[in-house]
Amino acid sequence: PATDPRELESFAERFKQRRIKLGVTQADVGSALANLKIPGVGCLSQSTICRFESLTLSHNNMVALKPILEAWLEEAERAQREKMTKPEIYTGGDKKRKRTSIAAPEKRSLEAYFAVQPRPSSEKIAAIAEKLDLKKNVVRVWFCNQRQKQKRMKFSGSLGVATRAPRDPSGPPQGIPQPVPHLSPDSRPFPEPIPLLLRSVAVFSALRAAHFHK
DNA sequence: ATGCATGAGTT
DNA sequence: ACTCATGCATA
Repeated sequence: PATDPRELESFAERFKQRRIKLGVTQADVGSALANLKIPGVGCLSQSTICRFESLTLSHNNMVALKPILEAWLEEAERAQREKMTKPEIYTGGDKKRKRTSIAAPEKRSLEAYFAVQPRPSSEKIAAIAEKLDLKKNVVRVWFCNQRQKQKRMKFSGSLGVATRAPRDPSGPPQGIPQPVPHLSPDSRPFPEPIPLLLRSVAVFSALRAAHFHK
């Protein structure tokens, strides 16, 4: 398939421009996909269309979606020439769902932990959750989402091959032995002292700096 | 446009 | 318990 990042990028941009010319919203595209009757393809959400256009999806995801959106675009432009539009709405339930919100201070701490250990063991997740006073599951999901975020085309580590950090051994507490270089206390941009679970301010700072360098 | 979450398929 | 694709809810 066409897996060239640059081609995907240019397509995404063309796609957006042409979509707008057609006067169609991201949500419209999503639901209209169902009318395309492509085997194995139903509709998609506004979120996904938006993410495709902004390249905030994984490379593989982009590659998979491209031909589908490409097909929709051609169909839509033909349909427009013959002025034959067919709106498509589908009914949904009314069960509301609530979205928990993680406050800024807690989020900063999570980011700090993530910089040191992107894949904390279940035990550490529990410890972090307790320290930040968050539900364990919320913390677990936050780490999962953070990892996915790193894999998105646009903001992930510029270098192609994904090197996954080793999983944090969930066994007995094996500290991370590290030489601790000097470090002036206020060289860190944090408003509050980060409650380190892993005991190495040095490692933490170094990794964090690298993380924010991208 | 993006944060937190779910579900299917893996490891 | 994780990854991956995806979406509801919300900023």
